[in-house]
Amino acid sequence: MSALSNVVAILRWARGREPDFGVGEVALGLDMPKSTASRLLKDMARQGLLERDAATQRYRVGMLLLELGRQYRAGQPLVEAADAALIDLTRQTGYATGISLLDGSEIVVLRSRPGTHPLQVVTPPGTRGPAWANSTGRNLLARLSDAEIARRFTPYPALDRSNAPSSLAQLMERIARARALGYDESDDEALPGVAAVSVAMADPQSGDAMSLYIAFSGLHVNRQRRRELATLLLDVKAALVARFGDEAVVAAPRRAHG
Amino acid sequence: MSALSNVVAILRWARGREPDFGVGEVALGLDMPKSTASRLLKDMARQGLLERDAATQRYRVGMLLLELGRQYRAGQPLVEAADAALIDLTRQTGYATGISLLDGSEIVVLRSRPGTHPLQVVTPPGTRGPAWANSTGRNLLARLSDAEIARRFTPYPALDRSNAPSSLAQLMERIARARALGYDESDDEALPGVAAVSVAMADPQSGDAMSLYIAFSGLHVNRQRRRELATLLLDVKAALVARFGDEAVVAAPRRAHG
DNA sequence: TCTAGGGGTCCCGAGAAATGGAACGAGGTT
DNA sequence: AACCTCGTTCCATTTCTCGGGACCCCTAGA
Repeated sequence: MSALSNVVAILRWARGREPDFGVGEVALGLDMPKSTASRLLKDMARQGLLERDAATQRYRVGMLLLELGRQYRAGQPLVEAADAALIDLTRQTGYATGISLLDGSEIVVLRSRPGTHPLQVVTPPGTRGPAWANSTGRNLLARLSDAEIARRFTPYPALDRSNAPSSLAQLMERIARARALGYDESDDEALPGVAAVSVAMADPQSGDAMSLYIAFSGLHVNRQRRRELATLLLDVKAALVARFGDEAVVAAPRRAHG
Repeated sequence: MSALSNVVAILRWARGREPDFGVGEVALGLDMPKSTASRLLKDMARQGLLERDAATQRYRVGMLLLELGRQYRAGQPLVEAADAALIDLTRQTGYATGISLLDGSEIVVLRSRPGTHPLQVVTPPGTRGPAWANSTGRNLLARLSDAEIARRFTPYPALDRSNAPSSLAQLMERIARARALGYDESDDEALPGVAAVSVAMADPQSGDAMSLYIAFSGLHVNRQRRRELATLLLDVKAALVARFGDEAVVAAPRRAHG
C-alpha cells in the first residue's frame, strides 16, 4: 500500500465528517492499525492537508484544501461564463442558482449561491447528491446512452422520497422527458420542499458536461412561474452555446484533426 | 524527501494555476526531475487528487478536493451561524457578504456570496489576499499583539494600491482605529473599486478568529450608508456573541477547568 | 523527407521511507 | 488502586520511492 493511497483513503473517508474526527475513528473506519493512523494523521497535519486541535486531539481538513477546492474547474471559460450568467439570474429573479456535475450516479455541486427569497436550503459547492433524484442529475444523465444509464443504476438505489423516481423504468421516463423538453424539473425530491429547474450543456473543448439550475421553494412558485424560469435558463444556455458552441455540435469531428 | 511531502509540494505549487498545468511546468517550478514529476502527477490523478485531460496531457485539481475544500471549518456552530446571518444580511441589503480567516500576513476567504447590486468582483472561498490591504485582514490582525503584527510585517510588503497602508506605522494606525471602533473599513485597496466594512470575532471553544464582512462598490455607497452597514454587522456580531460567547470574554479561564 | 527539439513516459537498482506490534503515557471511571 | 480508552512512540522489518537514462510521439523547420 503506497503512502499516497493511504493518505487519499483518509481524505476520502473524511468526506462528510464535519467538523472533526479522531485517530481511533480513522483506524476503525479504514481497518488500519492505530499506530499507522496516528502517524499518517500527524504527517498530514504537519504538511497542511489537515489541522489538529491540540486541546481535543481531533483532526479536520486543512486550509490548503479550501484553497485548492475552489480551484476545481476554475478558469475554464465556459464554467466562468455560465457562473456569471447564473449570478445575474439570481440578481434578476431572487432565486438560488448553481452548477452541478455528474460523478457516477451522483451529482456534485460545483458553484452555488443562495437567492434572496426565504429558501432555507443552500447546497454549498462540493456537496454530493443522488443524480436520479433531482433535475440537475437527470439532465446530465440524459446526455448518456440508455445502456450506460442502466449500468449505473443497477441495482437501483433506495431513497425514501415519494416524488423521486423509484425504479429504473421511472427514471428512464423522467430522462426521456428531459431529453424531449431540453430541461427538467424537480419538486420535493432529494431536498425536501425544494423545487428546481435545470438545463445541461457540455464544453465543446473537453466534453465536460455540467447542469445549470435555479432552485426555489416548492410552495411559493407556481407552474406558470416555473415555466418562465425554465425559459430564462434555456436563454442562458442558448447564449452560452452561441458563444462557446456545444459538444453536440462538434462531437463528430472531435477526434479528427481540424 | 517523503512521498507525502512531494505530493503536498505539488498541491501547494498548483494553487493559483487555473485552469491546468503540465508535467514540465511542475518539474521546472519545483526543481524536480521530469520522471519524478511525471510519476507523481500520474499517481495523484489515479488517486483522484488531480484529473488529467487525455487530449492535452495537462493536469488540474480533482473533484475530491472540491468536496473536501468546502468542508473546511464546516459544521462548526459559530461558523455556520455567522454564515447564515450573513446570507440574511445579503438578502436584506443586497450587498455581497462573507467570512475571512487570517493566515500569516494574508487572509483567505472561507465563505462568500455575491450581492444583488451590480458589484463585479466576487471573491470565492479559498481565495487569498493581503491582510494589510483590506478591512477583514486588519480586524483579524487587531486581535494580535503589536509585537506579533510587527513580526509578520517585517519587511513590509509592497502593494501598489494608494489607499492601502504602505508602511508598518500606517498599518498600526489603521489597526489602532479598528480596535477603537470595533470594526474597520476599506475602499479601493486590495480590490480596485471595492469597499467593505467588517468585524472580527473568535470561537470561544477553539480560539479561532474570523472576520465577517459586507462588500460593495465604493462608488455607489455613501459614508452614511457605510456606517449603517457597519452597525448591521456589529448587530450580527453582538447576536453571535450573545449566543456563543467570545474569546475575549472567556480567554482567562480557557485553560483552567470550568 | 529528414532532423532536431520539446513534452512526456517507463524501467528498475539503490537507497530511503513506511509499516505496525508492542510498550507506554495520560486522563477518566469505578 | 485498578482498569479502560485514546493516542503516541520505538524500531526491526518490509515495502516503496526516486530519478537517470532510454525511449516515444509530435511538431516545426531546413
